Amino acid sequence: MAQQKKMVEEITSMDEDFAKWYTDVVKKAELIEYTSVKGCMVIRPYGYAIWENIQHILDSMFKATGHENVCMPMFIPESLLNKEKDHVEGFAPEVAWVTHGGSEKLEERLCVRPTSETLFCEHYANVVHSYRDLPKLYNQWVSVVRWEKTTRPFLRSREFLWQEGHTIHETAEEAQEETIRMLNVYAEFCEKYLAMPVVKGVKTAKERFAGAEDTYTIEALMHDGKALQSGTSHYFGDGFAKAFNILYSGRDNQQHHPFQTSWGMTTRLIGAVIMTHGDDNGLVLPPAVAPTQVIIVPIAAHKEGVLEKAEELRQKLSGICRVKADTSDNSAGWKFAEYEMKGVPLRLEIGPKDIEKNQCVIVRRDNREKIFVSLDELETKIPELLEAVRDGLYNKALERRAEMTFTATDMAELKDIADNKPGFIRAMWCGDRECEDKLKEEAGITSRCIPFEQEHLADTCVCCGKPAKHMLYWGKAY
RNA sequence: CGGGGUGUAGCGCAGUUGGUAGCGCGCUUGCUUUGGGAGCAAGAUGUCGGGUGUUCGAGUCACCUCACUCCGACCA
Repeated sequence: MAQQKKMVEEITSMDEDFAKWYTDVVKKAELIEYTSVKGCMVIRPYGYAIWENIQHILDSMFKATGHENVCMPMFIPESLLNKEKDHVEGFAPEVAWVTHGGSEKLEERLCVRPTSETLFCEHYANVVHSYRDLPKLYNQWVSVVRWEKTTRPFLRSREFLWQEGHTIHETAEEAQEETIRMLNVYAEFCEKYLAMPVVKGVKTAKERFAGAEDTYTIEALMHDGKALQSGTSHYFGDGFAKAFNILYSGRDNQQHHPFQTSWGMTTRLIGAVIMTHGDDNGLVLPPAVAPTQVIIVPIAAHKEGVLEKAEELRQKLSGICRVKADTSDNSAGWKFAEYEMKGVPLRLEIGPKDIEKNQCVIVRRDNREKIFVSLDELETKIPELLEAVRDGLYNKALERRAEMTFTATDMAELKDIADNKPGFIRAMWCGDRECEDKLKEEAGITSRCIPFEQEHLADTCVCCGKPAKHMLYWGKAY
């Protein structure tokens, strides 16, 4: 592949300034627009369409694993939020409060949900009475509010869209299984549909969700070497049930506290897609979530029959993919650049010469490969190519992650990597919080997760030299 | 929340010692073009982020505030 020429002058190159590249892409691809409230963004039609595709796929995966959708209110009375100690301590610093209804001051202030564990608990206490009522496998698609200090489109906004699954079970084992099941659903979704490789693992106590016994995570590596937590699944044990007094009569005719889980994915995934697959020409979208999978660009559109042929192809393909034809009078070159910037996976060019030969030109967004395809083979070729783009994106991301994953066995080595090589660092850990804090302070990195796939890199902790318990992934995170 | 930077037309920017608010791109109309961001001609577009103050006069000076952005601390 010849060296790619940078054509979109408006986008800052990644090497020059990755943060600026990101915001340029987000704005120029028309994913969001800022509003007058800090950290609150308009998700524009093209950005929202990506989210809708994510929703459709994930929602069907939830349904396939037996979950039902519900909808909780957006307000939580202060007294309700306060019921579980760790949970409130975790979230209180970043909740938004409603203090007035009209001009009347409220008796008790209400927080705008930062997450809905407390609401689900209140509800479960009302509807769970017997082991026959269990399990409840619920999910909701809503927005939540966290009053963040520093904000970035998709990655950290004050209001964001997400799904939060909340389940309640008879036994700890069942709840634990559910936690892992949903983590696996998330990992499959990221890898298969977003073409984004992830590391599955469990968080250390320090990084655990407020109120959880265990927090599982999938961690992805972005283009700039920073890690992004892309989905989490929590096991709560019966801690919330005790705090909220949720009790059921068991098979043994005794009262028991049930066991709970919660799990969530957010619009942050869109940020993950941008920073995993994007390049200096703009967005690169995995076909499964691309609002438009194939853009038809008529060439020499003024010539007899070209527009008609473009429209004919659009109709022919509309049954097998999300396709659009750009029949505007912008130049062909302008359209090429425009749809590359918007990350459309396949471009189909059709001009007078092609029509003569009963063919078209298809160009892949991920590697710019140009292919001549007979119009008779389009219906079989397009799905193949979309799949090939997915595979291309996944493999490229996997390769990059491999290149950016390093191993450290002592502190000097670890600091050197942390300072000079962006990416994941694999290192052994003794299990002590102090070592975690020390690595944060001295090397500026945090533990991302204890991966399920363990490897014995050394006998001793990278930090203190005591016997090691686990291999961890470390890194700088978003 | 601490430190830095930036807010002037849709976008990118200029605006001198305070004195009638500009340029490029885009946009509109017309003609010519059309296989990698086309050319020419004519035209439209501004509470200078918001507020208060200083002044005969503020885009420009002072103070306050809001937003964006980067670096830290905190978090999906």
